[in-house]
Amino acid sequence: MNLFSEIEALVRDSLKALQARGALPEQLSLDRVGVEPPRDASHGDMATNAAMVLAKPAGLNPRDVAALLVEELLKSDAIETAEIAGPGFVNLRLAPALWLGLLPTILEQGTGFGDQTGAGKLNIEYVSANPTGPMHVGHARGAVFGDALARLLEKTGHEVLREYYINDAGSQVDVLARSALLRMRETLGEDIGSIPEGLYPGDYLIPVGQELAKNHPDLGSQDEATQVQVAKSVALPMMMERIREDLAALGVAHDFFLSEQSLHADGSVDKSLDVLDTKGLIYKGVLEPPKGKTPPPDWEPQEQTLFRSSDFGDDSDRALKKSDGSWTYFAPDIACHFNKVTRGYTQMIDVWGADHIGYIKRMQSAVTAISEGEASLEVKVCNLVKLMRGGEPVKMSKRSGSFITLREVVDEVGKDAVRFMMLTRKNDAPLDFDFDVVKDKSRDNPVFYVQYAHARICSVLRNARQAGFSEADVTDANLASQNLDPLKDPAEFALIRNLANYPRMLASAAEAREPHRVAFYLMELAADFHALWNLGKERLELRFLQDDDRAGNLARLALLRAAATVLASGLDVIGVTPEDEMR
RNA sequence: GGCCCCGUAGCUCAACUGGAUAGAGCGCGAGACUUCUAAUCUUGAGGUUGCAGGUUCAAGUCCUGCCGGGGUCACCA
Repeated sequence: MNLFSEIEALVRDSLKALQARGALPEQLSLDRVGVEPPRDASHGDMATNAAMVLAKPAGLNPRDVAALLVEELLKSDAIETAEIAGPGFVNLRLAPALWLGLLPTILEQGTGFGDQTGAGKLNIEYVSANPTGPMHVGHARGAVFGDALARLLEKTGHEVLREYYINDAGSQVDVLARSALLRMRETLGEDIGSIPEGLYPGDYLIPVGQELAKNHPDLGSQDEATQVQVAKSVALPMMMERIREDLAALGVAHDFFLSEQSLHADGSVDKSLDVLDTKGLIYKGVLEPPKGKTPPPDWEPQEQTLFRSSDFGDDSDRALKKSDGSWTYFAPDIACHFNKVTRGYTQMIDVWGADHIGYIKRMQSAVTAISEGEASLEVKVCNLVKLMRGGEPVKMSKRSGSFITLREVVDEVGKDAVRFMMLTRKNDAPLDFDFDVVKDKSRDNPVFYVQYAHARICSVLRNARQAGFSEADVTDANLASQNLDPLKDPAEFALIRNLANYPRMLASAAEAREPHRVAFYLMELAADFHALWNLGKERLELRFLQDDDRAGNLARLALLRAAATVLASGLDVIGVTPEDEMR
């Protein structure tokens, strides 16, 4: 239970009381009544829009409704003042005891503060990078976003499965196999020259070639299909192993890996398309050329096997088979999502790169069709990451294979910095990742600024022990039982108010599927804390540790521990380690 | 041309899914500063939220149409 929902309940009770005694009409929906922090703290602690929302249906003017509500609310001990303001807001000032009461709650619940329950099962698929090479920084954003979203959804009560779909069946895997075979011949002493166009040039395939040479010495004499088959079976697990290691270095781990190959092998692709076929959603037909001024030069009308995705809001029907009769990528993707549905997931989230935006509608159409509307797919898109160093973009050339890998970035700046920075921008907006900023030790670096706030509080606690407080004095349990009345200053209450916002922030961030809000919240909370610290420079009575003021010190330590707890909790939601000390 | 995203202070971005006088940081102006853990602090200026309509008690937020930027557009992965 958080403070805002408590006060909201109080407002509703007051409104019901007014209805009961006939001051307001019986039939009045309270659905849109809300309580929120005012934008300007001088307006009070909380504000409700009740009067404005209810005025029209009640046939009254907003300020009259507000006057009734104010009178009723003031009957409660929780409300110190209630004032009508602006077009009909009711501004509330809470009894200080209510705010102070939040601190023991946080100290007792620890980093579990803000946890919610009962939000249901949910499947989130993210990364799903092709197993044809190491992950690059672009993948890092999807990985961090997906993982942070998964943590956020767990925090807010979902039972989450983190899924990775392995594209191990397409033609790019053949390219992988051929590239590995070339490396095998190289290992065996053949001069292969430069890597031909169309094959993967990266050095990371050399170990695969060595592995092939070592364990399949006769492979070169086999027919080509066999060679490719064997090379795949060796290369794919090695690539996936590498991907898992890279993800682990970022603190990302999936619960479930679904192989595309397995969907072909066990007939899942055929089966899921049969389901659509029996609903009459598959037909053979010819697509219109894409509308516009420049149709592709090689466009030819062609009969294809199509899915009626335009029945479900897509702009066009979509091909399931290529002109050569093999499956398009869409077909096994349908099977992949059908597989999730049959495993009992009706809430699905996919995290994709921005270049796949045009694919969203058809996939959602397919999910709706194949689940008869029972399941829903949300697709969250991650935009590009631009690496910056010394004010210049870091040059990356895919062709030469000299792209910056995820691992290089993590090794240089650490997983915490990568994770935090990836969440300093909305997921669908482009992001600059600036090495200079991330490595800076100043408030310009948000990672540093937030972690430093936590470390600084830990430091005050260490000082407290030096200053004569015992280990037992400074446990959260003991601090929670202290008299908190010495906390009086507006700056202290500003910090408390922001702590009270944490559960609401989590709920709205989860609902909007926007984990970056957690990062922004943490920056604000850190700013509030640092501001309080800085006030202590000028105003000695605000210093956390003061001589001959044991009661006051304990109360302030309780506040600091509560702040550290929420910082640690929020950092945990985005997968960043709360440091105890900055070195 | 269709669809999607974006347009907010000089710059980089917020704005808790419709709330009050649109907020931070950087930069700029002015001042303070051997500090409980330090990697600064205080304060000032700076805005017709791209434009024009509409819905609403209330619009940066929702709807429509323009303008400008980006992405994407049979079979590709």
